[in-house]
Amino acid sequence: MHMKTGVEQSVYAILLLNMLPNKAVLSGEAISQQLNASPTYYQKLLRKLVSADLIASVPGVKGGFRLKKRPEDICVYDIYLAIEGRQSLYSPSGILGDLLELEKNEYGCLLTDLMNEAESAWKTVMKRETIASLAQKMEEERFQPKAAELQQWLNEKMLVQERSGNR
Amino acid sequence: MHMKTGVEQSVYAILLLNMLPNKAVLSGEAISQQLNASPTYYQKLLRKLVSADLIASVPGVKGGFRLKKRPEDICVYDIYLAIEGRQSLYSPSGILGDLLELEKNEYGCLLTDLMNEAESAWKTVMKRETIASLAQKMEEERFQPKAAELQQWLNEKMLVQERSGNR
DNA sequence: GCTATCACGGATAATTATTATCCGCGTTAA
DNA sequence: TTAACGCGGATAATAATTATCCGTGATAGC
Repeated sequence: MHMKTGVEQSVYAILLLNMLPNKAVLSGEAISQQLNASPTYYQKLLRKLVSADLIASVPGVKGGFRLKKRPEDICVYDIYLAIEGRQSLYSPSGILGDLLELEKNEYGCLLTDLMNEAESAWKTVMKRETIASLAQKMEEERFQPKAAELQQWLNEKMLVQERSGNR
Repeated sequence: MHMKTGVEQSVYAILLLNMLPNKAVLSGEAISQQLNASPTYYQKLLRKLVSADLIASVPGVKGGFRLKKRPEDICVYDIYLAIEGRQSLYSPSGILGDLLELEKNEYGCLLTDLMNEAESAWKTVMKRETIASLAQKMEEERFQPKAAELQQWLNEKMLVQERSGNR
């Protein structure tokens, strides 16, 4: 039982997008390259984030991705949900039914309530942290030197929308 | 991301063992048969429960398994731990390190604290329910008729230790 | 308009985690 | 001594996850 690594990868992708100036986008390939991950699979992740309305995509030559919400309106749970989906961590397998030969529609599991509560406790914590609060953590001293480099790289790789100057 | 079904199976196995009288054991095969699951895999689960000191095993001809602790001293989390192990639901994959080119031993993930808290919230809920409280739920009215049958079956299948009468 | 670059989405392959089986061993009741 | 049990390692089958490929549609620059 392990959370998909796609959740973490998505969080960092969104953190990257959060560093973009307005009207700028970053291509999926640039993102995956910077995050050192499989480009094609990353595209899949990014599309899930698009479906979840967390980021927006722009097709075409200078296309790419950008945030669709304010960083303080995207929490870790939103990203978790976008990637992992709504399927719950536990679903009863009907053993109790076998054990007691219950009918199908009878209450079939002693654990369901407990596990649902547990899962909701887990999710509640994930709702606490947002992209904004994570970005703030990234601005701590020790990250500063490299963060400047990163910003530099972004400025080179980002694609600006509309008919305005580029690079 | 889904909890192993082995956790649920183990809970019900332990509930079965909890219905045994003192000094009686139930063979792994009887358990798996009653719970309608793969016998060989069930043996593996049972051994994990033995390692975790939740149940005891008796080798030899009239051997089998029995509880090792009182039902009120076994919580769902204990069983979860026995089956799922200590590996946490989330472990950072070092992406932030790539992103900021951090050294190996620097604090490498913005999510670790949050996810650890989330996991511990999830585990906390699982600590609330015990085998005793689950057994109590099973004694509710609607389960009664079948529970009696089950007890009957247990009386037939259980193996009694020491040189005393059997069956 | 034409072309190169991007996202899209379906099909499919590779990899990893989980579930399940097999077999030879040690133990013990009869 | 034998048959019924748990033990533990090796290994196979299955399912979930991660990764790739390829044809399509959109758009900026020419």
